[in-house]
Amino acid sequence: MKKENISDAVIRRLPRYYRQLTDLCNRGIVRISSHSLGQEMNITASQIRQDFSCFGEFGQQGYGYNVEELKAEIGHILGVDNDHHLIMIGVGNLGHALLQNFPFSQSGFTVDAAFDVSPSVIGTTVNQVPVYSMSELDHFLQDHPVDVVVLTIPQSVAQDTANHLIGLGVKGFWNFTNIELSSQMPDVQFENIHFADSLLTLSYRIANR
Amino acid sequence: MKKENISDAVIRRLPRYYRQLTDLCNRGIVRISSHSLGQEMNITASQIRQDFSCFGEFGQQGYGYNVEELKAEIGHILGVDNDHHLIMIGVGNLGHALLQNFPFSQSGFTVDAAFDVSPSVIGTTVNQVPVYSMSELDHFLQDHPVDVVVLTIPQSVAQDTANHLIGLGVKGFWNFTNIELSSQMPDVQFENIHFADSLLTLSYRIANR
DNA sequence: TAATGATTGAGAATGAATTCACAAGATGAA
DNA sequence: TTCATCTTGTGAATTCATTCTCAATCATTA
Repeated sequence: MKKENISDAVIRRLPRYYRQLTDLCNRGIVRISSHSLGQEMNITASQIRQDFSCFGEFGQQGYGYNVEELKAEIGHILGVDNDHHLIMIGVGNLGHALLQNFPFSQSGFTVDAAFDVSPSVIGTTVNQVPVYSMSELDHFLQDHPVDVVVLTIPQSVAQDTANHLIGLGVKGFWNFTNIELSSQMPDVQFENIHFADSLLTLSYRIANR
Repeated sequence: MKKENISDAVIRRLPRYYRQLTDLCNRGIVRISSHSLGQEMNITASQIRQDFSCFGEFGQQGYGYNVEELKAEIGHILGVDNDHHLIMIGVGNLGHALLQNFPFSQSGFTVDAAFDVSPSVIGTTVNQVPVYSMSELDHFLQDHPVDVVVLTIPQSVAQDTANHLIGLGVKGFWNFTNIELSSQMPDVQFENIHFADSLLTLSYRIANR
């Protein structure tokens, strides 16, 4: 039974299912039951079935799930077959690392351009992505609307830059600065990667278990 | 009333409290009530009080919380005043970016060394951290026990490397590869940063809201 | 010093997420 | 074909997380 409002808990598990199914595909496995998928992923079969049932009926009684089919369904839900466009603001060490190593296209994203203030990178290309001056940003966005902006800039300018971009109509942010970005606009989405928060939870756990 | 078992949900909020309190400190704010802290962070006062009550009684009726004191308490719970040691395996783009930009010491960590297989980085130092050959890893760990290993290596070698390190007694992993590391050993902790998972949840949300 | 207002900590109530349990239906072997 | 087995999807039960509520108590002001 398809659900109307999907909880965040479910959504955050979908990429992991997608990853596991990709792996199963590569291993040549054709079908799998919720039980054995659960064993591989260390979660309950029940949770897997509940999660999937939010989006439809993908399995078959007595058989299980067809791996390739299920992978395609979840990929579709996540939008990997969309043609999303993004730009990156800030081409420092981290920006470089992402441009050179992160497989954006596997998630359905095309990187159209990157922007920075430093003359040493402006005019270069990183992994075929051109790096422009920040002063060209507004003009670029007029001609090339994007779905997501990657923020790999210093904390100090993060909220101001985000506000400016929201004014230009940007609705999605992948934020690598260690502050909590926010907006009054309800349809603007932020996804934060807080390295420091992550390391601190590990710090807590190694001390308490 | 101190609690014995703290839920993961609570632990994952602690770094955010710590961040917010650091900010309040910098702004010269001396005291704060759960109500106004909640307004700043966009969560309920009730949740804040429940969270804190897992660890003790840090506030005062009619007054609220002393910002500096509370920051110190939470910092202590998270272990920022510990002297944790870590090493990094894999000094590619991402490893470089972390070594040069991430403030390990602010989280209570000292980076003792980094390791790689590439002759082009072995023997160099990155932000004062020496880079050694992987062949020196076992010997190094005998003399320098570490609390955490940062894995910034290719996916293909991640689980094998982790297994080898667990054999050498490593109990904590900060994993940047896009696979789910695991171990039979119950006291080994993994903290994963899955870039792709994060971007896919954003992809889902921009399509569905 | 006494009166007023503010705020915590914690038990109770509510709401959300996960797990249980099973009818219904499909598979696969004899 | 028939029957024993397997597995899904879903409602119910349970567990976990969050919010509500208020007595107790401290700060502040007159």
